[in-house]
This record gives sequence, structure tokens and C-alpha cells, in this order.
Amino acid sequence: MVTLEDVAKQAGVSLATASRVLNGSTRQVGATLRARVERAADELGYRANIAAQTLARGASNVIGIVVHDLTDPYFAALADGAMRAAATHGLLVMVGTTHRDPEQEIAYLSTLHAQRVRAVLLVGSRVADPAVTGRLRDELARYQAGGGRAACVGQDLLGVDTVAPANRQGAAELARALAGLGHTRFAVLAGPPHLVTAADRSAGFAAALAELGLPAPQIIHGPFDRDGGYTAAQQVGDATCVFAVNDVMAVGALAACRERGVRVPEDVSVAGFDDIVTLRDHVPALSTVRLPLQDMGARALELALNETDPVVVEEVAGEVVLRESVRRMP
Amino acid sequence: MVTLEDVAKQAGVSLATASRVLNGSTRQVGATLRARVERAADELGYRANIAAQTLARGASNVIGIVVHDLTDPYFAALADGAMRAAATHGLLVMVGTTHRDPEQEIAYLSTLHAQRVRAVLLVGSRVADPAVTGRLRDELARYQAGGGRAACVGQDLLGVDTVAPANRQGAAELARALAGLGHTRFAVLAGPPHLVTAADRSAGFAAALAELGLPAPQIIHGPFDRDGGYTAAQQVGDATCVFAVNDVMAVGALAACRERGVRVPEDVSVAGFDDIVTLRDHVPALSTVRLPLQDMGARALELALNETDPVVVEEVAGEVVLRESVRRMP
DNA sequence: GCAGCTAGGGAAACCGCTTACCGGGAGGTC
DNA sequence: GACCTCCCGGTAAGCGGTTTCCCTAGCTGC
Repeated sequence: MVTLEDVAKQAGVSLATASRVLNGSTRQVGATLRARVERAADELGYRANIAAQTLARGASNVIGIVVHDLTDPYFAALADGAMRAAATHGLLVMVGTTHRDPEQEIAYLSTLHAQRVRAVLLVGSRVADPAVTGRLRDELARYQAGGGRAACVGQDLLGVDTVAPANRQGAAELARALAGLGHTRFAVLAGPPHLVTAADRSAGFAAALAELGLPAPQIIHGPFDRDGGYTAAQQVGDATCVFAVNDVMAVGALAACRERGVRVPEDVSVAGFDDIVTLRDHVPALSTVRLPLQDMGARALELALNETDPVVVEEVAGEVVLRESVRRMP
Repeated sequence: MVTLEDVAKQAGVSLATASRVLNGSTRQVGATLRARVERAADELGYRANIAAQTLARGASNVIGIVVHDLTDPYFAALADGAMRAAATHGLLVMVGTTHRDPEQEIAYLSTLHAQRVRAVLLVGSRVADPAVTGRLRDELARYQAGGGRAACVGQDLLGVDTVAPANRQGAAELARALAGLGHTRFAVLAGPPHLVTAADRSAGFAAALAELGLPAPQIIHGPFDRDGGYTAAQQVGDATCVFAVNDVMAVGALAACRERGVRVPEDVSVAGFDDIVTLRDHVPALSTVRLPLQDMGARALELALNETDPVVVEEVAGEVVLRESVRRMP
């Protein structure tokens, strides 16, 4: 590998001069030497060693993003938003996926700490286990003690800046909208009970129904993915309307309906949550609660970068979008 | 930030001993001192500074992946496969997205070179511009000259180990299968002419039709994404079967058909390419050519890591999958 | 009992870069 | 013309680790 010293030697200047020319410095360098150094660097194909720069400067230009699963379009959109924002700041991105294992999340945070990344984004639902959350908070505290910045997309449970989707409220609005169509018997494909996002959406939905004086929905737990929705849908009783706590599950539920000859929306209405772009052409078009995922990712990055003294929690409202997958009751 | 020196001081040992205890070394350290060091590290919350380690060791434990667009499930799946493989090797991943700008790809490679990442994966279609490809090759050569390893998922145009989807062949098989259903008039939503993946699929399809003695398909160019498929579909003439060169475009085409009252498959058959998982519940179910995307990503990483002297090019065959979106002609 | 080992501990030389500090010459001021 | 600034070049001290080399014990074997 060619080093700065090689370049300096070739250009016949000192290390300092070469450094000043090739990597932005406040100090000026004369035109002659500057040209010589640039030529030498170009001829040799010099690339600064960022590890050395990071060490010398004491600050890195990379940020870390930890998501549950990149192949889930929810996380892909969030990560993409954050990465675009990072690019505008000239920052590189290290992405880690936990595959929904909270221990992995802690491990990744520790690794990113070791990398001395400038900031870390923890993206995705928190879990209801206080022990795990506690350990994550400890790890986070260590990282922050060393000058690291952090933000979270999800629930405000970590004591860091957070972009928090209004899951309860969004689900409640959805429930009111669906009740407004005349539905009274509901089922909720509620996902895993320990996932706070799933639990919040489920609870928000049920609470709104209760407020309206409607019977409590049938709650069916299961995995948070397509197959979870598919399986859960098979256990739905006499509900006329099914709420899956995310779009991917809703798509699974629609598939289950189709296979069993249950027509949507004629026989049963179905709604999801998130408004995943990739799913927008689904037939029947999915009713859902839209979240501005890319913006949320970008916003979280800004929060992480602009350390504020009191922790900021930004609630992001969802927008109910009713499409073909639901119908008005006769 | 707490440093190794802090730990050594607290434990009352030398820097060397602390280093040997905390970061795997061939040298043994006595049980007493070892315990002292470990306790000190734990108490202080020590995390090794990876930038310093990388510098001292001269080798980093991160790899880089460059993709076009993370929110495209095609790339998400590929990246996920590569990341899982990286995790099994204890490697971290830096992800860059080019948003389909080849210049960005070059810039990212340069940055990853500067980061001295152990290996780089260039994922996604090459472009037909020899000038751009040439500059990318130059950059790649510099990186490799410095000991960097690289692999590519796409076309074998860079002179590095490559996992190459058999686009021509897959599209040809698809054409034969569709022709076998009795179709004779085809349209191809061909994507942008300069994208090699799109061009190969389009050409493979047309070549197979020619071999069968069928008329040449109507070729409609446009963007490589959902909206590109949507727009292109509106220009289809009297074809009874439409081939979109990727699934996302096919979904756009299906949406266009739906809006115009064109029934699929009754009025027109539609097929895509890739077999994107997220789209598997689409109605009507999309006929396509399945590619084992996650495996391909993982494979590419292995190739990059195991430097082989003659460059390896692995062709990956696609499997034709006919579903509801196509029908047999009467 | 002594040469010859092998552990295991420490001092110090790097790894490649940044930057505080030093010094010499050109130009401006009185 | 002496003095003071700038301006710009170089020297060298870090940044936080790893690793070579040296040294002291404590063993082994005869």
C-alpha cells in the first residue's frame, strides 16, 4: 500500500506538507509544492489510510445503523432514509442486522463502539424484556460516556433521542375509521406479545374499540412476518374486519383468505400498518396506516448528530389510508 | 474514552500484557495478571479502539458492499445474503448505495479502499459505458494492488471473481416456456438499454423467440423500476404476452393493466424476472425466473475472501416459475 | 550443581497520519 | 534600516494499539 510518506518522498517535500495538500487543512501550501504533491499522489495512486486518520484526528466519519432485518421493506426504507442523510454529511455507514435477536443488538452496539463510530442508530421495535433493555442501556451509556452519539427509531425506552411512530394513536384512528364503516366484530393479528411495536398497535386498536363501546377484538398472537400473518389469519373467528399489525402480515393474511375462498373485502375486510411501498400494487389494495419511513430514518440521523442536552422524542403520526381491502358494511 | 493504557495502569501491568490478555495473542499470560487485567477492563468499560488496531495490525475486519438501491428487494436480498456470510466470518459490513449512479460506485470504491476494508462486493448490473467501466476497473486495480480483495455480482466485466446470474439463458428459457403455452406475439418491457442486466435479459428473450421462428417482440425501453414497468406497459401493442425484465417492473405493468381494464392473464399474460419474495403474494401470482439471491450474495462474499489466482466466474442458473399471471392460449 | 530451556513479563519500535511548534524569508511600518 | 508580521515549509510528538526483542525466573536433565 502506498503511504503518505511515499508521496512526500516522491514529491520531495515533508510529510506535513503532503498531508496539508492531500487532506483538507487550515494551512495553505504554495502552488508549486501543491502541484508536485498532487502529481505524486496521483501517479502513485495514493489513498489516505482512514484508520490512521481516524486515530490521529480522534474522530471517525462513519456511523452505524442497527436494524432487525434488511429484507423487510420496513427496515430497508428506514435504513435508506438514514443512509441518504448520512451521505449528505459525507458520512459512511456500517449496517448491522440483528435478525430480531436483542442480544445481537447489544453485541453490535459494542462493536460499533469499538469502531468509534460517530453515531449509532438503533432502528426497530424495543422488546418488553426489562433485563435486555437494561443491558442495552448500559452498553449505550458506555458508548455515550466515550463521546458517542445515539438515536433510536422506535419506542422511547433507551433514554436517547428517539423518533417514535405513533403506533397506539395510528392504530386507534384506524380502528375508528373501520368502525365508521360499520364493522363491529374485529380480529387483531397481533404479532408477538413481547414486541412493543406490535403490542402498542394492538392495544391502541383495542382501546379505540372499547371507547366506541364495541366488543373487544379477537386477539391472535404470532410472528411479526408474512407467515405469521398467514397462520394467524386461519384462526380468525366470526370477525368482519381483520387488523394485522403490519403490512407484511396483512399480505400473509390476504393470502390465507384467498386460499380458503374467503373474499376480501366482500367477506372480510383487512387492514395493515406501515404502508410499505413495495406492497402498494397489491390486489386488493391494502388499507393501512402510512408512516413516512424514509423521513423517519433521516430524521433519526439528524437527531443523533446534533447532540441536544435534553433528550428529544419526536412522535411521528401515521395517516390512515383506506383502500379496496376494506368495505362499508351494509 | 478509556484506553488500553488506562486498563494497564489500573491493573498494574504493562501495555504489552494488557494487550495480550484483551486481544487474542499467541503469547500466554499468567492467570493472576490475566484476571487483574480482565477485571480492570470490565470495571473501566474498556473497548479496544479498532482504528488503532487496524493500523497496528495492518488488516481490518470490515468488508464493503456497494449496491444500487437498498429499498429494491433485489438488492436487499443480495445484501442480506452477503451480510449473513460476513457475520459467520466475524466481519463487519459497510454498505453503500449508488442510487444507480455509476460515478457513485467508483467514488464508493475509492472510499472503501481508503478505509482499507478487507474486501469489496460490487453488487448490481454493470453499465454498457466502456469509459465508466474502465475507470471502475482502474480504481479496482489500485485497490487490489494494495492487497484488497473484490468480487462482483453481475456481469463478468471487471476482471474480478464474479457471481453471474444467467440472465440471457433464464430469459430464453422463459421465452420458450411462454411460447410453449401458445403465445406468438410478445412485448418486452426492456428497461434502460445501457443496463447490461436489462439488455441481456431482453436479448436472451428475443433470441429464443427467433430460434423458435416466432416474430420479434415489441421492445419498449424505460426505467428499471416499478414506474418504468407501469409506463412501458401502456405502450404495449397487440402482444398477448408481456415480459418485464424484472419483477418490480412486472408489478408496475400489472398495475397499468388493471387500471386500463386489461385482464391478466385472460387478455394478456405477464411475466417478470428475479422472483422477489416480497412479491410472492401478488395477485395474479407473477410468473418469473427465480434467482437464489441470498445465496448469490453469500457466495460472492466467499469468492472475495478466498482470493483465487485465476479469476472465478460462477454462473447461477435461474429457474422458470409459471404462475397465474400467464395462461395457455386457446 | 550447572548449562540450557521455556515461560511469561516489560520496554520500545513501529503502524500512517495530524498538528503544535519552530524557523527563515518576504513584505510592511515607522 | 530595525522591527514586526505573515506566510509557508519542516520537525517531531502524539493518536492507541501490536509485536519484536530482551530479560528474569523457574525447570529440566545429566
